[in-house]
Amino acid sequence: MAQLGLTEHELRAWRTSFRMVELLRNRIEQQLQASSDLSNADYTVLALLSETPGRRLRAYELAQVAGWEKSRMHHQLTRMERRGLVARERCGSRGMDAVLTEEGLASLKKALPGHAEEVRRLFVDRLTREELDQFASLATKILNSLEAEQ
Amino acid sequence: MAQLGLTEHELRAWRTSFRMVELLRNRIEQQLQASSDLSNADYTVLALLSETPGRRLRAYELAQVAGWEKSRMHHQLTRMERRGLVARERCGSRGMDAVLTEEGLASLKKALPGHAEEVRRLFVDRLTREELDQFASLATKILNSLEAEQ
DNA sequence: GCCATCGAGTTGACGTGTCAACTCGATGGT
DNA sequence: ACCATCGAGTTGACACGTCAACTCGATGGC
Repeated sequence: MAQLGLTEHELRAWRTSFRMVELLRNRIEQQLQASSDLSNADYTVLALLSETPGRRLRAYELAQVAGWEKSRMHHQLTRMERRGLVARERCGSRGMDAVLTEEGLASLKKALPGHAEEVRRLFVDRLTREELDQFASLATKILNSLEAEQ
Repeated sequence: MAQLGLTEHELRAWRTSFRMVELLRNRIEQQLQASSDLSNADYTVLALLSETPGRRLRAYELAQVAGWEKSRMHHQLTRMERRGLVARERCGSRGMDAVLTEEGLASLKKALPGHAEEVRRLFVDRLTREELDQFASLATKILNSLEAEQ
């Protein structure tokens, strides 16, 4: 039976991990924003759409693969549609496809190298190959158990 | 479409880590919100203030220890002040202290056990003791190098 | 056929966070 | 003494994200 409360040690582990990721996330986003006028959320949607055949996905599928709520995806697509990065197209009687536009694809292609470089610089290259594998494997372990739980 | 600067392996490591933390963060926040009507940001401010002697801190010091921008802290304190969780008091000719109110302290005390339990349940207990130490040590390594950078 | 329910999508209100521009007293070089 | 600059704090515009409530066609039990 797990004890309630956290030890000093565990609390520090949690706070450090949390803070590290917040900081990393902010740095990555600032680089994206400054170099390409894209948010992390924009980039995620563009990248996911670019990886599907036909560069289109049903809105709810897009939300699923991104791990977002449907209304978050809806608002995001609305903002991106206003900027011409994606288009929406009816699909069947009640469906909606999100489609990557030429402009969206161009934005992604422009952003990708600098983004990848920043991820490498701030994350990948700060760890050895073994450490990166360890880190990813622990993250996967937690992610799987979180997603399994519902 | 993937890697100019990252291998498939590295990209997966990054995406998994990123997604894990986003999910974890959301779960923790939902529990806090539902049980105590506090956001993660609220909780952070309350916890930091409660740990200082006098339960007060200059606004810019609070921003520093939280790792936030000053205007984020300002907006946050404004919202919390409206709800009676903190108070602001002038301090010297140009300074401003954030002070934990009785109500803020009561909120924190009410939220703490459930929050700690959730952190334990979703994070600490999903890893062995050795894994948790590994994870925290890698997070610390990255955090230090990020904070050192500027 | 009828009705209840479901799931995808939409909407609006609101809290959260960033950025740039501003105020204003303190500080320091000349 | 003067003026430039600094740092803490403030503000407003706007993007981001959540929640709850809503629409509406599809589906299934009776």
